[in-house]
Amino acid sequence: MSKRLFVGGLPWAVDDHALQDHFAGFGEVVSATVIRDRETQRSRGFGFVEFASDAEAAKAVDDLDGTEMEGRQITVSIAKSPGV
DNA sequence: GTTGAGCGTT
Repeated sequence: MSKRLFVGGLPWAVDDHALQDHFAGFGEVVSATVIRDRETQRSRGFGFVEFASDAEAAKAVDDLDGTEMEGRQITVSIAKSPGV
């Protein structure tokens, strides 16, 4: 099952909470993580969101991919490394 | 105090 989404193009200001909150309206977000630098801990501008079901994940991809978040266009797609 | 394609961390 592919429930994890790759989210790119995020503004620098976005954090885990903002990411989860943005996807929460499409289904149950199991986890939302913004990848940040190991040393400076600044946002790398992309992250991962895991939904409770693949249907919700697919819905979020269909509705949010190519749209804007906080004024910046974001990329939403099924992530690699499937959760199976 | 910056940057802008891609696929992390336990």
